Amino acid sequence: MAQIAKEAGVSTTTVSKVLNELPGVGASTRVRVRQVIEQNDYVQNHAARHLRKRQSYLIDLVIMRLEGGYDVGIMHGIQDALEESGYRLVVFSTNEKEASQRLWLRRLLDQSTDGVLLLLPYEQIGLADTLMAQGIPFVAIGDRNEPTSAFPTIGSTIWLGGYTATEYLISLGHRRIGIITFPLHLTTSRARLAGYREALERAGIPIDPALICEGSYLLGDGVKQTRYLLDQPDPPTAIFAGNDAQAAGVYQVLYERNIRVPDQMSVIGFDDVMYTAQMSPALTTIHQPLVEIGKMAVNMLLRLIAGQQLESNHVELATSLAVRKSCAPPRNGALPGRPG
Amino acid sequence: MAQIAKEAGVSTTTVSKVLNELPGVGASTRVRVRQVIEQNDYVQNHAARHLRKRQSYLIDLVIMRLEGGYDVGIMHGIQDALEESGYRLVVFSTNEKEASQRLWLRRLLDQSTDGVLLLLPYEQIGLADTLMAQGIPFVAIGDRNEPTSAFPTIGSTIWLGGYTATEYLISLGHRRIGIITFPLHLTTSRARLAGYREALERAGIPIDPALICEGSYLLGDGVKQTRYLLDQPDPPTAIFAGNDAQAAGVYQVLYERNIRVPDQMSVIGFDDVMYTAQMSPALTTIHQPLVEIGKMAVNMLLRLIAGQQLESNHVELATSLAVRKSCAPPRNGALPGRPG
DNA sequence: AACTTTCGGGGTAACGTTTACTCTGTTCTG
DNA sequence: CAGAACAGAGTAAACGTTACCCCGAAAGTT
Repeated sequence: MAQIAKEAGVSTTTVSKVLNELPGVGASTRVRVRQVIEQNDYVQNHAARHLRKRQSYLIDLVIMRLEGGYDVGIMHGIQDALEESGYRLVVFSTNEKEASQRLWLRRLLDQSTDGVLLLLPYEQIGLADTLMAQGIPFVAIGDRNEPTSAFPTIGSTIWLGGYTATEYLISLGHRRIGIITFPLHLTTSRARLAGYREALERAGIPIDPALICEGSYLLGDGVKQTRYLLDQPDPPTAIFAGNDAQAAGVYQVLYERNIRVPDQMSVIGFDDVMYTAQMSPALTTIHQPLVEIGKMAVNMLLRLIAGQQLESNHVELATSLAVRKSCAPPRNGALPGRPG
Repeated sequence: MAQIAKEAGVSTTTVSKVLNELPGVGASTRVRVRQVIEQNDYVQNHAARHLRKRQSYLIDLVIMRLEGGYDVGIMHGIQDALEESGYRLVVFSTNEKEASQRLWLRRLLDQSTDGVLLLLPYEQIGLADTLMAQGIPFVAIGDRNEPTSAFPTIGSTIWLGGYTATEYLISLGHRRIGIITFPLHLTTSRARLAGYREALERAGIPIDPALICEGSYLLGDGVKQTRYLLDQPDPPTAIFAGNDAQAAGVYQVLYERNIRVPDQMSVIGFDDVMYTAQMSPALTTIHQPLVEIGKMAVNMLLRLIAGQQLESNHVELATSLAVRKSCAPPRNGALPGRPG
């Protein structure tokens, strides 16, 4: 910078003012300094700037472990929103280890981050308290257990998603609709189930508890619960999975048993992650606006960093139905028995 | 830090020495200073350290766009290897935009990165030259067009993968094996094809050019080329896809046409990305050690950053066969015609 | 005993910015 | 025309570390 100042015949102060677009510099000087800067390919030193301004221009994304679905969609949104902002994104996986979380946390306290995005499942976010205590701005992404939490969160309309999916299946003519949920102590899970119930009730279809089964958010549970559903005396004609990974599990069982989707069984997922298009047949699912959620999270965070107040501490974006090829009207006639 | 120094009755110099584990401090003093540091929950200021040491403890990963397969596997490896290193990972998506790449590059020049991992397809890496010119350490991940390149690269044994996959299908009894490749001007693509040829030749099976078709690395091309293969007068009994996404495209066509995998058609993929397990039936594929590649890339980079020489500029890790459920011995009898 | 080496430790000056403050002309006001 | 007001530009002091050099004392060497 001293170099620039000398060449332009001004002081470093003036150069700094030009770079930061501060007032107090004459128009002609400003132009001249700009030119010299261009010519020399000068870039500000990040560290010095960081030290002086107490801003790192870094924001941290904390994630349990990159799964390749939900999280990737959100990361796209984050990257998009950050692109022009001048901020860089630091990604940190906790790998489900407490210790590594604490290690990371310590490192955040040295003012090396301007804000944090939390993309952690459910209660995992003990981090939130620490961040609040430290006064580090942050936003929690995903549907939290306590929507009334003191910190900013962003999610989507889960209840509506549950309702929409169920209503769609009903509109196709299904009466016996199986649903696989997440652990029911989670708000998000209960919301989805409530939407399912509401849709059935409105259609005047009695709710059969035998068609509701609880699983985790993993593919394996999709497999297990599907077997359970199919082995009932009066199995469903459609299955509503808790997320797309579970739906993949549903597909596996159906494929094994030679049950065609959607001819013999309709399947609907939740989330609309990237690989749904790669499933055969393409999965009809409830679309969560993952990219938009990511973008919005960044916008909220940047506003917090800038010291602005958020209009609302809790934002929900709308889910919608993504119709692909895994749902059809039910066929009459019983399912084929187990092969072999 | 001044605070700590005062409380421990030493100078900041000594505190610094303790923190950096430098010699020149007595054992008892060292312990005392440590205690005071603990008590005060003191953390070093990142910016100041960065400014003084000219090290940011940040490394940048440049990626075109997170896809959720190949890249996620590699990121896992990177995260694992970085966990204890004290480095943080900055992720940057170029989003296929030249402009945004240049923007990013400018920002790197302010010494705000200690090293770069390049995870870009094929020739996209014009970046490499700039990085070399700037003297920024970097490693390119993935199988490059020019394995003899001047910069460090890491990949896997593609030729062997092509050979192994083909040999496996032959061992199951297949004689007519279709292969879908990437654009053939790419080394990686040619290597795979050469492996395929070698396996056929060794088995004494003549090579039928009609069974070799060129595509991109996308699912859509898997669809297109599969249709082409199936519509031939004497279609293959097995298809070797260029990667797992292509294999998903193969699955789609087979599902549409009601051709069962693996009973009526064997399918083998390449890469072994996360979601192969979610495909129905689970995809047999050539496993690329993505996690290990990521780890190794980090190790190489850290060594470069430390100013050490690498034993070899170009590292290849071994591919292997991941047997799942999409391959079986061929059945006699023609495939069913097109449905409808 | 005088000299040299080693060790523990401190003082000071950077590192490259930003910013509060000062200074110098020029223009405006009464 | 004197004084105020103001704009443009510069001075110097931070920001929190670490690198380098120095000093004094203890220990080892001749």
